Amino acid sequence: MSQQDWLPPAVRASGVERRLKAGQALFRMGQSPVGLYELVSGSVRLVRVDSSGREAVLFTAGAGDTIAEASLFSSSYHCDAIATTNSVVRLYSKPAIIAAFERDPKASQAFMAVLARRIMNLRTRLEQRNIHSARDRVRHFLTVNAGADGRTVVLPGTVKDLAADLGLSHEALYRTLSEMAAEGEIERLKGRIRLTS
Amino acid sequence: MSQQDWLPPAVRASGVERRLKAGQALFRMGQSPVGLYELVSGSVRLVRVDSSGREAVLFTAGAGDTIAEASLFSSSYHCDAIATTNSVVRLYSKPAIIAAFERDPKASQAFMAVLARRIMNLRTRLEQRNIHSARDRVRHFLTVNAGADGRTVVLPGTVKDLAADLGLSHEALYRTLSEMAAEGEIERLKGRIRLTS
DNA sequence: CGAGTGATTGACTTAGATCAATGACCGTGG
DNA sequence: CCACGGTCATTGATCTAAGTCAATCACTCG
Repeated sequence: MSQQDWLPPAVRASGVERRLKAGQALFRMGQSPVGLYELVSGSVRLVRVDSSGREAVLFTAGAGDTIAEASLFSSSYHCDAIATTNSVVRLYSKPAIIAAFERDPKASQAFMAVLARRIMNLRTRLEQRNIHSARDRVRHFLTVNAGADGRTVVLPGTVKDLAADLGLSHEALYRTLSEMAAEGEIERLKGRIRLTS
Repeated sequence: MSQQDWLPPAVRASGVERRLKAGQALFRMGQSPVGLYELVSGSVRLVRVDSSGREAVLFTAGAGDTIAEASLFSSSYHCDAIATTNSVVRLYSKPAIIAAFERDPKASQAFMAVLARRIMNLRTRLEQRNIHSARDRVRHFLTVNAGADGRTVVLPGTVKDLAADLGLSHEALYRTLSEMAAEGEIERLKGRIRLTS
């Protein structure tokens, strides 16, 4: 997820850093895109707020992720980007990137691959949201996000954040995790969860 | 959604047609991608089946849509593609497309735009799935998919299909539509729904 | 004209949302 | 250094809306 080595050095050099405090918006829905952001450190959420005031978390970017790739081809942002922790982003201007694509087919293809990966991610998320049972949804999350050992999942933020990511109320998630831990299905560690299968 | 005029004529000419009966699979999860499909007529669903046997509809392609763009950059399909009606698809081989990208930056960019649009679509779907109330979910669907007049939505298939698309049981959807019609919020026509706002 | 499927409605169950309360933890400022 | 405000973590009680099971009628396709 974090390979954006596809950026040609020339473009990479042109990046401009910007610092965000927790809770601060990187951009808001409707604004017109200035370029491509890369998250250097921290974490940023893409969020859409529906009519009833409910927040839908579309994506949670971690260090190394790019943000708003799709907006390169759109005339306005279609969601809000909010830093959940103090963060640093790097901005690459739209013209610089487009020019690089004109010049270097490899860069284009690498970027396509990034977009493709994002699509697959979104589909996985969509699949997850189709799971009604809270427990099964958590199981799905754990198996999809298990680390190298296939057993340990590092929680990127708070459990509450995770709940929003999973589309569950935080109470439901706490309960589910407790139950799973009580039944020995998982083990809860500091900032991590381990499947004990 | 249906502009795939981005395909260079040379590639376009190399397309091979294939005919599918309703219910037939175009490809299955795990198989290795042969190229890019364009749906000429009919409709095809991208579906993933989770552990509990539940089906998640990831995307419903209509005439003109491309299928499995993301798989161009992947070594295997990550979902099933099933025709819901008799359909005709056209296959463009992977090497031909990649070659076109090498040659023609415009084609690359057009394809990126297609991917970007798909990403935005998926995000909208994700937003929709975050809406818990069946009625609000239907409202969201109607406003997002309203035609040129902003009031009429053409139903691509059966209501039951729509239910699967929306992630609702068909009973719940029937009921919700009835209620909305009874309260005068919508008007149900043959294969269409009109908002009466 | 029958089989199969879609459309529709009823009755019941249940799991998750919601409201609520409490303890733990963290950083901050006096 | 410690008290305090804020947020996270956790658990209880209740409610409700969507899922599920079930039955019926309407259509369409051979």
